[in-house]
Amino acid sequence: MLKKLNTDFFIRPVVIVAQELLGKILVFENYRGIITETEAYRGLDDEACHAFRGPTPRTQVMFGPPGVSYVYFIYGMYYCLNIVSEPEGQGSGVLIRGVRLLDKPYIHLDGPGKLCKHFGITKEHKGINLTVNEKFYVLDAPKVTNYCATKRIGISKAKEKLWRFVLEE
DNA sequence: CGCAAGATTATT
DNA sequence: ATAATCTTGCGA
Repeated sequence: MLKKLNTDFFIRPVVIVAQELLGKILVFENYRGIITETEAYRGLDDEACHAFRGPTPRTQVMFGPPGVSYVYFIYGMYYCLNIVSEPEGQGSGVLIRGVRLLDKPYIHLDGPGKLCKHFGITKEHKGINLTVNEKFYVLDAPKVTNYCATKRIGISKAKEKLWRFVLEE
């Protein structure tokens, strides 16, 4: 039986966490999806990270304990889901960009906004600790190696970093 | 307090 | 390539 991912998983370097989240199962209420696409955002030295310039009311949860959800609202119409990574105080997180539904594999939610819209994830779900919550968590799964690294999408700074990871299908 | 920019998406 | 749409954070 697969176990829920715990703090030990999320406390590691954010780029590693982003890579290893591929193939894991995101569970939110009655939805389950295989994570197919992620991006790493590192607080300390990554200008594209929301937390780069220190904590603000919006980004404070990124500086909290690993394994907690960081949901933000963007472009006036979409929510995006991240999972805080690295030790507390680092301001790092992994953006979940795509999942394929477990029970409906023909539905691929390819895009962070689409994912949150389909699952019904909003700012209400920001600050939830996925390592202890009963309805919102990530299930472990065998490690995958068939993925590629590319440039991150939609950012204007630190464009060169290859911190977007996509499962090959 | 005003304002520009933004980790997107669907459409042209 | 661009509109839709509104919150956030910075500067004044």
